[in-house]
Amino acid sequence: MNDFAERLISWQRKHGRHDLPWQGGHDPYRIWLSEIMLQQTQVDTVIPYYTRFLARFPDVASLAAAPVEEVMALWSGLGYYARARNLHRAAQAIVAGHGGEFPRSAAEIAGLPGIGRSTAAAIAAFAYGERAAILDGNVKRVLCRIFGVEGFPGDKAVENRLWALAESLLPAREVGRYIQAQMDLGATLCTRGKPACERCPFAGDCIARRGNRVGELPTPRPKKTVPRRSARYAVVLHREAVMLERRPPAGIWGGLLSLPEIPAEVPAELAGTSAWARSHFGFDAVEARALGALTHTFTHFVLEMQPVLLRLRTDTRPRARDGDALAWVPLSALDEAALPAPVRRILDALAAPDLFTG
DNA sequence: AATTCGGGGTC
DNA sequence: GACCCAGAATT
Repeated sequence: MNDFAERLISWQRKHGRHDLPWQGGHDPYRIWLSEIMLQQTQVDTVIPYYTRFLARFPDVASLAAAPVEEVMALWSGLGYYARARNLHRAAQAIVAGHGGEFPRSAAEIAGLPGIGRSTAAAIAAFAYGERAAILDGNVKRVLCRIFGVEGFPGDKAVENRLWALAESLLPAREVGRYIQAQMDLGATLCTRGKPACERCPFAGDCIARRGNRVGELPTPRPKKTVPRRSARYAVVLHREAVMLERRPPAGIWGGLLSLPEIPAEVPAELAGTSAWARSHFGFDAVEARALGALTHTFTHFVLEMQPVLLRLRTDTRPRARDGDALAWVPLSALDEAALPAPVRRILDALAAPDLFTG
């Protein structure tokens, strides 16, 4: 097919998406922010986060000048928190190293933290019209079906083939509209399940469709059993404030506030008692009981979270320990706190205790 | 080359 | 419940 790009572009003019919040301009900052938020995250999920973030940080300078805690708080609930940390680092690198000017080529853009080959190409194409190929989930699916590429696209060899194919299909001009067209086709017609082939401009060419194998391409990820883990978390309350712990920068929920985890060595019959509260936190508890457990599914494991409520005597003087890692946060300030989604769910339920059966 | 990073949409 | 989404960094 030698007119793939041309036909895709004309399809996009008529049937593509033109009114997403990050479309219509060439500000590399806004495009960058959207591309980062959209990594492994669907458009409808991103939109409210994007709007809020852009209102607070309208440009690179404001983002670079902000404390990372505030950036994390605005990212709370969106997941993949290394994205927020890298975004902040990159903003500071742009201000310090590039004189506040966003880098001008995909190669330079790819040198910033959190930006890989595909995201760099998307930014350069949208902002500067650079002729660079992208390879996201949409493009992989579209190419695998139309050109009949076999094998799991996450495999290195398959991915290399797809990159080569994507490069070979690039048009000489209107690259921005072309990559938008690829994503639009994948997101609106050539979807994972129930693709609308009858409306697809390539239905007659598509190898998957001609072979009646649309449901088999792209080749699905090999199955893998996900491990289960279980952990108890202390919900320590004192005078309308909860004790939270700042997690280390790397790893699960990096840089976010979480409930202190009760070490596995603490016996179950002790963990939720006033005696344990006194020995571990140094406070007496007037109320100590297990709350209802909840299950949280990550990409690579399932976590069963068992919250344990400890309400401290109001006349004690609780003192957060472990340096700055532990802090008392008023319940009224939780909306603006950088919490992972399941921790937010647990704390939200405190306002509606009947949700807990434990 | 394989694993590790969330959370939610969709079937 | 299974699978995937505008992927990148790490090992």
